[in-house]
Order: sequence, then structure tokens, then C-alpha cells
Amino acid sequence: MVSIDEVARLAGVSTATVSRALSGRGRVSEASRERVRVAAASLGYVASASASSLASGRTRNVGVLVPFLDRWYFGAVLGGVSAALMRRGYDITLYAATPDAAERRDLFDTFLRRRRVDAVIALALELGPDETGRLSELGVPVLAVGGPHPRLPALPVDHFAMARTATAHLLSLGHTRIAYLGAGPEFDLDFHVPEQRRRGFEQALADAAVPVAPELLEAADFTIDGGFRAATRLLARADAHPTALFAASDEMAIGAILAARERGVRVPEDLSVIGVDGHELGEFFQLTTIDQFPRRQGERAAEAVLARLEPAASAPSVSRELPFELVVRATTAPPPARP
Amino acid sequence: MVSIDEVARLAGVSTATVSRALSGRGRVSEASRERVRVAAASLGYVASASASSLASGRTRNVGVLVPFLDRWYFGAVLGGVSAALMRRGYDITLYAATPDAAERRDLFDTFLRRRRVDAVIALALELGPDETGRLSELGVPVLAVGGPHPRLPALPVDHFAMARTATAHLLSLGHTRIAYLGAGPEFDLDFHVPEQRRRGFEQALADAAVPVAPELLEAADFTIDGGFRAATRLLARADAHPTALFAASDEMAIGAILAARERGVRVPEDLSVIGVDGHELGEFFQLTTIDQFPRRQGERAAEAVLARLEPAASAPSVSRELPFELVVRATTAPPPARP
DNA sequence: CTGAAAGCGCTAACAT
DNA sequence: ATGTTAGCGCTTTCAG
Repeated sequence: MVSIDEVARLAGVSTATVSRALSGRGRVSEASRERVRVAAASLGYVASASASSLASGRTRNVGVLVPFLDRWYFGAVLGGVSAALMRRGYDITLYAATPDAAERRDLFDTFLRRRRVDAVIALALELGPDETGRLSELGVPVLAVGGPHPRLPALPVDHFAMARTATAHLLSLGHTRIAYLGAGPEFDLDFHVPEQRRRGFEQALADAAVPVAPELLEAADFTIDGGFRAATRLLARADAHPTALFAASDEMAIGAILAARERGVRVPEDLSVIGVDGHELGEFFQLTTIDQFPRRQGERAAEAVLARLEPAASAPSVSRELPFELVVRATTAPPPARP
Repeated sequence: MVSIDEVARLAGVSTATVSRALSGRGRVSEASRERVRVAAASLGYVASASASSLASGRTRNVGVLVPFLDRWYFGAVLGGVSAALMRRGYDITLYAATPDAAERRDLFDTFLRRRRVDAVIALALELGPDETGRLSELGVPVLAVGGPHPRLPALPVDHFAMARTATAHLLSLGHTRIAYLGAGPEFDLDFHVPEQRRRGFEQALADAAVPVAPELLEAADFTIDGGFRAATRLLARADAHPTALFAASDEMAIGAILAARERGVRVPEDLSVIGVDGHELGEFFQLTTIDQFPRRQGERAAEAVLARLEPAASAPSVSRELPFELVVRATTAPPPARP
């Protein structure tokens, strides 16, 4: 592998100048800079990450903590993080936080403490108090993504507002018998995503002076299968008769659509369905939803940590609020005429 | 951050002994080893990755090249890679290989050349010849996952055998009008996955002396939507009349099931459907499929590179062949009785 | 603006 | 078995 000395020799300067020219830190004459660039390019020189990190204390690497790798949402966010980081020359080290206790200890006590990263982005993770502490002790910026976190700086995803907007859409169509598919408090993690979405749902109803009907609430686990089963239970219940359904995730909404089809309930003629997320399958099922632009969330997260790492070079302070958007497709419509 | 000197002082030994005791390389008396361990633990010492890498030339880090982060299959494989690597104390650096030409150049010319990784695992990636070259020049083991690769050592995934097995299952049920959903040669990447699956399909037919009917072949792009559209075309065609359908991916198979339902074609009574992959949604749709255990593929890939990096510590040479399995669920059955 | 030189924190000979 | 010591390849004062 070609080292900095060879570049220095070829360019006729010292290694210090090579370092300065290539990194952009410190001043170098335009002439030297160009000669160094040419020399480096012709030799295919790229500075060794470990040598550079050891000397500078900066790794140009960000750690990303992910609870699941095979769920669409996290993949999408991760893609955004990766794109934004690469644009700025940063690598990303992936840490999969499995539920296994021993592996988690390893992760927080060893892997993360190797000084391999300049910052950590934690995706919608359920962190124990001790784990939160470990993260803070790392001495690098930590950012949680997925909603406000009780003890960590977080990217503000407004699940409450999203749920409220979704429910308001149903209400504006004229629905009043609106079912809710989502988790009860027992499912809540640190981010309280399920709870926030449920509160947004209830707030929208309250805003419209529509009472919450307990028989229209069904617990489900945020998967297609969970949504399918919950919707099946709901539709089988004699006292329910919803004309619309708000699912706290697109996957549950899709499960509900499939459940409705199976029971001969037409969507949206007999039942309107709306979800939340912006899941890739939403398009296929023509699902009306609240898109939270997961990829953009990832990019924002990356930009936020970069802003902390390189205050100077950063974009002119992006607005803090993360965008979301009501996407009306074909699964919502006015309620059927009263029989 | 606590350094090796503090540990050495606390344990009453030299830094060299600390290094030896903690890394397991070189001999250390059991007594010293224990004192070092205690000292390190009490101080919360973890060796700096960059210092260690610079001095030893080993990074304990593997790069993983991924084409898409938001597709289930890659997430699943990545999860397996990550789990196996973490078990052995390795970190993973994620490289997202986007289609963007400039970003790809950056990736291969800069990011990968920082000597940050001891090995590279490339997941079912379409690599240009120059990119393959760049990878080889890295001077570290490179492993391709996703089928035989023309110019890189690869984990052998036998798509041909999988497709053949799937088709044979349909044949054994008594089907002879078997449709095929998949890509034509024009979709082939380096791994030729689509082509291999098509050839496996044709081979199975040949084995059973069933002629290939061109009107039963439909091109699709391996997504649910693509499968849906292709199946819709197929079912609308007057001359087709398939009693069974082999989709070269589970996602297409699911699309086909949905298309059949929509047209009132019952699965499996009127049409049997089988896929390939072992996709998470297969369970929900009760899809009969060939499971290729993507997560296990990832683990195998990780084990394979680890075996090259640490020949000694490795498992007793796992068998090379990757497993796959016919999973019979509820979308396949004998063909309907002849009218 | 540029070069000399002192580390960054660890590992690996080389001694002992 | 353990300590001493010379780097690993860069970055960053500090002079000039």
C-alpha cells in the first residue's frame, strides 16, 4: 500500500504538506495543493483510516445502532443515514442490537468503546437506563431517531401529529365509527411511538367531539399478520360496525385490507383504511397513509450529527421539524350511506 | 479514556503483558492474565481500535457491500453476517453501493481503500469489471454472496437446484401446465440469479418430459407489484390456462396470489403457486416455497471470511454447500380435475 | 506557506 | 513469562 511518504516525495513536499493539502486543514499554496493532488491520484493514495484516526482523534466514522435489519422501515432509515454520511466522506459502522442480553452487554461494553466512531445514531431502540448511560459515557455525540427520547438527544418525529392528521382525514370524510389498530401501553418502548399514535388518534376524535368507542380499539403488533388478525376480530364483532379504520402502521393497515377482502368487506366502499409510515407496499395496495419519509429521517439524523462534528462545514441549520404528509390513495372514501 | 498504561500500572505489569493477556496472543502466566483482566475490567478499559489496527495491521472489521438496504432479503443476510461477526468480536462497516456512478467511484476508489477492513463481503451485487478489479487489489479476502461469481470467490448458492426442486414439486403434484414468472436474460447481473432459476425450471420440465410452453413464460421484476402484473397478464391470456405457477421470487409469488384472488382464481384449487426465497411474508400468505435461509447465508459468509482471517480459531470447515428446503404450505395442491 | 519532529495508543520483535 | 523498545502511518504543534 502506498503511504504518505511516497506522495510527499513524488510531489516534492513534506508529509506535513501532503496531509494538509489532502485534508484541507491548514493553509497550503494552490500550487503545492495541486501537485499533491496529482501525485496522490497517480499513486492511488488514500490515507490509512487507523493512522489518521490515531493521530487526529477523529475517525470519520459514525456508529449506527439498529434493532432489526430485516424490517423495511429500518432499512429505509439506514439507507438515508448511509447516503448522507457517505456524501461527507464518513463511513458507517453497523451495530445490530439484538434482544440477547449477553450480546447486548458485549455491544455496549466492548464494541462501542473501541473509539471507532465519532458519533452514534440510535434507531428507535429500546434502551435500558444502563445502556443509555453507556452511550452517554462514550464521549461522542449520540442521537436517537424515532421520537423524543427521555434521556437522549433525539430527532423529533411527531407521531402524535401524524396520527391526528390521519384520523382527521377520516373524520373529514364523514366517518364517526373509526376503529383503531395499534398497541396498548404495554408495548411501549422508550420512544413511546405506539402511545403517541394512540393519543393523536384520540385527540383528533376529541377535536371533532366524537367519543372514543372501546369496542373499536384492537391491539396488534405492527405487522401485516397482526393487522390481519386484529381486523378479523374487529370485523367479526357484532357491536363494532366501523366505517373506517386507522392502523398505527402501514403494515397493520395492509393486514386489515387483506382481512376485509377475505370477509367480503369492500375497501373503501364499506370500510376506509388509513395507515402511517410510507411503507413501500403502500403503493401496491393503493393505501392512503401518512408518509413520514423514513429515508429522509435517516438523512436528517446524519446531517444532525455531522453538524455537531463539523459545525463549520454544515448546512445552514435545517429546520428541526421532520416532515410528514398525508398521501391520499384509494383506500379511503366517505362512509357508506346509512342503511 | 483509559489507556493501556493505566491498566499496566494497576496490574503491576508492563503494557506488553497487558496487550498479550487481553488479546490472547503470546504466552502469559495465568496469574498475570487474571490480574490484568481484573484491572482492565475495573477501569473499563477497551483497546483503541485505531491504535491496535495501526500497530498490528489487523482491524477486526469487515466491510459489507450491499446494493439495497430496504429489501428484506438483504436485510436478512446482513443480519446473519452481523450476528456471526459480532460473535467473533468483529465490527462491520456498511457500504451501500448505490447505482449512482459518481458515488460508486468514491466507494471503490476512496472508502474501500482506507484500510479500514480486513475483508469484504459483497452481497449479490452487480459489479463492473473495473470494480471487481478494485476489490481484488484491496489486498484483503473478498467474498461474493448470491451465487457463483465470474471473477470473485463466492459462496455457492445453488439457484439452479432450488428452481428445479420447486418445479419438481409442482410436477409431482401432477401439474403439466406450469407457468414461469421471472426475468429474461436481459435482467441478468453478475450472479445470473434470474437465469439460473429459469434454467432450473426448464431442467425440471425436461426431466419430466414436459415441453416448455412459451405462452406460459412471463417477465417480471422480482417485486410483488411485478408479480401481480405479470400474473394478471398471464391469467388474462386466452391460450395460457396454467394450473400452476412457479415464481422466481417469493415477492412475485405473493403478487401472483393477489392477482389470482382479484380475478376469482382460487389458490390452490384452480392455481398452485410456489416461490423461492423464504421471505418473511410467505408465512402470512401460506406460500409454498423454497426457503434459502437468507440469514444463514449471511452467517456462512461471515464464517467463511473469518476462516480466511483466522485459520486457527475457525470451526472445523463447514460444508460448502448452502442448504435450501422445500416448505410446503397451502398454495400448492394437485391440479383441478380435467373439465 | 512549509518542514522538522514529536507523538497518537497500541503490538511485536527482541532480549532477558 | 515478561519487560524494553521500536515502530505502525498519519496529524499537528512549533519554528522558520
